[in-house]
Order: sequence, then structure tokens, then C-alpha cells
Amino acid sequence: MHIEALGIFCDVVRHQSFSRAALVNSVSQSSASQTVRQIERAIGAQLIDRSHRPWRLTTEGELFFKGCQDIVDRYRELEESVQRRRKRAVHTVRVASIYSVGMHDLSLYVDRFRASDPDAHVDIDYMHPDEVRAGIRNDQYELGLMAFATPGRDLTVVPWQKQAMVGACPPSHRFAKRASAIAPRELAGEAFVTFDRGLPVRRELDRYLRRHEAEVQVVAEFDNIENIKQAVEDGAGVAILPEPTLRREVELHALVAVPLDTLDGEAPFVRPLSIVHRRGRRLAPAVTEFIRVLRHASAEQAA
Amino acid sequence: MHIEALGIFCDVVRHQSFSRAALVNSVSQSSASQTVRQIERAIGAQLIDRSHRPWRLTTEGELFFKGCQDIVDRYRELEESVQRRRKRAVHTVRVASIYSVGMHDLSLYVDRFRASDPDAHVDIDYMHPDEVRAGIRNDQYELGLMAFATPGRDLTVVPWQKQAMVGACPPSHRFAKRASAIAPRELAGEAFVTFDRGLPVRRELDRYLRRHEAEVQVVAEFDNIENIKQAVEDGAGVAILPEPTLRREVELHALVAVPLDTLDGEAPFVRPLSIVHRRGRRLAPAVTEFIRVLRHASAEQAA
DNA sequence: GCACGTTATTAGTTACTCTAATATCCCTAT
DNA sequence: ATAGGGATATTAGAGTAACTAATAACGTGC
Repeated sequence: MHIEALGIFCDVVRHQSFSRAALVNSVSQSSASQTVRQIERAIGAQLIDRSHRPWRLTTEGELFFKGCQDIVDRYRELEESVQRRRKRAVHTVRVASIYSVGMHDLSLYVDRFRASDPDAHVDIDYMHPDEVRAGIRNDQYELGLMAFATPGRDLTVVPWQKQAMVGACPPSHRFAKRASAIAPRELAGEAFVTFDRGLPVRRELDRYLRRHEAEVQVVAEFDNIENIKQAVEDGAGVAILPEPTLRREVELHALVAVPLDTLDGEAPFVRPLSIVHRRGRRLAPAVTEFIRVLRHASAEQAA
Repeated sequence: MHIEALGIFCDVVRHQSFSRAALVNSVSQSSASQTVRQIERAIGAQLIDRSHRPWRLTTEGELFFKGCQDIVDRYRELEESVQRRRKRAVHTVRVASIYSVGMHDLSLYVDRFRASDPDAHVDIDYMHPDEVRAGIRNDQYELGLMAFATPGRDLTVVPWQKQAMVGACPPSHRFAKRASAIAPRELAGEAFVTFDRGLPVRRELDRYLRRHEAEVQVVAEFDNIENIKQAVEDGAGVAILPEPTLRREVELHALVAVPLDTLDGEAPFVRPLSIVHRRGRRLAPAVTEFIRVLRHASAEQAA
């Protein structure tokens, strides 16, 4: 049964006329007549008593008419609500980000993005990296922002930023007095505040220290940078953290950032931040545009 | 948009499978696939994200699915409720009758009718003859039972019974002592209880009396037989009434029925009762059958 | 990368649905 | 009763949609 046919029947009843209903629906009078008859055949009941003029609904017709109106209205509303959601979705980018990306930075990107499309909208939620991955996988978010991301079966990774890793210590620490960069092996034996095992950044840190034969004394482990910084401020030890995440504390003289020396031919120790999205998914134009804004702005910053 | 298509989409979602939904709906897998794509094209939104397996609904798909279920369910229920009403209507005869038809008689007909079809049902309402006509005209009743009915533009009249008209008087009246029928002209000068002007039976009565040059003294007018009988019992005067409507009072010796003499060559004075129905309306089998029962039983009774 | 299970696509046929033209119907007025 | 008029029904033909079988393409897990 065509919902359009039900709509025509409703108009026939409302206008008390096949011809007018046909006009309203931009079909021929013949078509309206056949449509109503087809409905009558399909449901096996006469809806209109045509034996007198003006014709009238049968009791079955009355009943059917009431239900028809309801169904037609509901369908139209449903269509519209899907359209509304689609229209909104076209201009909306949902982003899942790790905590330490720097909310201030992100809001600058968002402003830039919104300038490019006045209807655009970005929803950013901050969460644990595992949750970022999960949110991308189950389509709760179009984009994820995370560190040390590795491509997976259903995850595509777009490189975004490289943040220099630096030593972090309290101003009272001997490293803080140094004018030059510290060599990694100088960290050997230091009290060290680091990330939880299980976070990719922890693995990279451990590898880095092992490579430079610097066995540290792990005194505390946290799953987020804020806690690590706090512990270092409290004098628990030193840490290696992305430089941008330290800027505020350095300005306030709460912490000191010490560059890590790089051996000849060795790549500097950095935290790669990436944009991740679901593999194979055709990205909406707004999403592509937001990626463009993110990467373009970062390149600018790097320059 | 086909409601059947919406149903297939719902089954696809419920079974998480195009093939199973196709099976359930007795169509090919190809058809189910095309049907869902057609819906997506029609509403202009992707409902299913097919880029991974198992596939999943998009957010628009979720929204649409909820609405679809509702619409499909409502339509099926609507179809069923129309069917139920139709099935009941097929076996139901609605009858509008004047008061004085004799409810007891009618219930005998109804019993006989119901014996012929166990599902059959008769709704009888009693009312003023004008209301009978109106009820037929606007399809509130399939059949009407009334006296002195005249066919009209939209009323068909089927003859049913002829009830002999007889004189009615209290046992104390001089007519009550008579062994023989009274001649109509003997009524001249009598105190006379009769029907309201406006009722067809009144016109017939007046014509009858005029024809026999019997000018009566009208002492009271009522729109129903019960009141007339009461007035006669109370000694207000005599009346001319259908013989069957007097039987109970005659048995109780509350009234006496006196035959009216018929001149040679003159038709006896009778009240014709008729079955009326809307002209041009195709009568349902149950209605035809009830007419048959009514007429057959009456013929039997007359014999 | 290969095999498997599922869905998409294609091509051809069948079944609908539309329109224009015309017939038919019911009502009103004569 | 009958003719006229306004409305709906019917018809025939053209165009479209929808179905099926066969096969291609796809995504996943080995």
C-alpha cells in the first residue's frame, strides 16, 4: 500500500471530491478514482458509498479515514525528522579527544572551522584513549584525537602534530639550574613520575629510557598528564612530558622544562598526535573540512 | 512509499539481515536489498552503514526504524479493525421501526432470522415514522418498518403486511354490544380519538371517514397508538385502529374490537405495513435474507 | 591473500500506475 | 418522465516501477 495513496484518499474525503483531491495532489481525476478503488480492493472493504450524491463514507470508510490521517501525518513527520537530523549531521563533527590535547588549542581550530561554514558545529568530548578508539569504532564520533595512535583494521590514522618531549622538574631540582639540554642517560637513578602501564605513551617512554640505558626509579604512575605535573610540582620526582602541556606551569614558574639532548642521527623524542577516523567510512564534507583546518593550522604553527 | 517496503526495512533491522528479512517477507534477497536502497533514495538519507560487517543502522536509520515500526503496526491494526467491522456489518441488520409494529412479533422474526445464520444479528430501534425515514436516508439503518409508506426519490417500499382496521371502543359502549360489523357511516357524530395530523395514517383515516360521509367529533389526537387506546379505555370516545395492535386489550376485556362493514366492491380498510430501504443501495445478503424472513413469515401468518 | 557468507548489481520480465478520452452515473430542473 | 449538467468510472495504451535469477562485489576471518 502506497502511503501517497492513503494521502490521496484523505484528501478525497477532506474535499468531498475526487477531482479536487486529484488537483491538490497533481494527478489526474482518473488516477485519484483508481487509487481509491485500489485501496478498497486491497483492504477488501468499500470505503465510499457512491450510490448517492453527494457520496459519503461508509462506516468502514470513516474508520479507515481516521487511521489514514494518523498514518500519513506520522509518516510525513518521520520523513521530516530524518531530514532535520541529516541536515544537522551534515554540518556537525563529533570529536573524541584525549584529555591532554589542550582544550585551548582546540577551541581555536573550532573557531576557524566555524568561520568556514556558518552552519558548522563541532562537538568535542574528552576521554581516555581507549574510549576514543571505542567511540570511533561504534560511530559515536567521526574523529578522534590521540597520541601514539596505531592504525588498526577499522581505524585510519592521519598524522597531525609532533610535540617535543621534554624533561619536567620542580624549579628546585638540579636539572632546573642547567643551561643546556640534559642527556637522557643523566636520568638514570632519578625518581620518576610516569604514565600508567597500558597507555601507549608509557611504552614509548620505557623504550626511550631503555634505549639510552637510563634506569629510573618509578615513584608514581598516573593515567593523565595533570596528575603527573602535580606530582612533579610536589617534588615527587621528574617526568618526561610533551612540551606544550607544560607551558602554563613553566610561565607560572611552577615547573621547569628541560630539553632532552638528541644524539647525532637520532630522531628527537616526540609525542605524535594523530587524527583518527573509521576506516572505509566515506567522510562527510564537514569532517574532511575539519581535518583540513586541523592540519593546516598545525602546519602554520609548526612553521 | 510502500508500507510493505517499510515493513521489509523493519524486518531487515530486526533480523540484522537482508536475506532473512527477504525470506520472512517471501521476496528475493535482491528485492529486499533494492527495497531498502529505494527507501534511502526516497527519504534522501542513508539508513544503513554498509561499510563494515556486521552492518549497522546510522543515526538516521535508528530514528527512521522507530517511526517505521510504529507506522507499520498502526497500518496493520487499521486494516484489521476495518476487516473486523466489515465482518460484523455483513451479518448485522439495523432496523428502524415505528412503535406500533408489535415488538413481540418482531422478536419472532429475529429468532427465525438468527436461526438461518448463527452469526446474524439484528439491531432494532423504535421511533417516529419521520425518524424512520431519516434513519434510512442517512444510512443509520438498512431497513425501516412503517405504515402507509410512499416510495420517494431515495426510498424503496416493499409491501409486508396488511392489518385490518377495526373500530375500538370501551366495553360499555353501545357498539360493544353489537353482534355484527358496524357500517362506517354509523360513526357519524361519535366522539373520536385519532392520530396526529401529519401522520400518514391520519390522512387515510380522514379520507375513509369522508368517503363514507361519517363526520366524527375529534376529541383527542395522539402520535401513537398506545395513547389512543388509553384514551378510548378512559371513555373519551371510539377509534379506528389496526386489529393486531388491539389484541392484548381485547383479551383483557379492556377494549372491544368491532369489525368495520365493507360495502360490495370496496376494498377492506387496512393499514399496510411496509419494509423500506434506501433506493439504489445494493443490499447486503443478510439484509435480503431478513426481508425474506419477514415476508415469508407474514405470508404464513396470513394463510 | 584466499575462502566464505552476505549484500549489491545487472538484465529481463512482469505488474503497476499514470493519462487522455470517453462512458456512465446521479441529481436537478423542466 | 426526461434532458442537461456536474461528477466519477472505465478503458486503452504508454511509461515506470518492482520483482527474480544470476552473478559480481564486498568485508571478514583464517
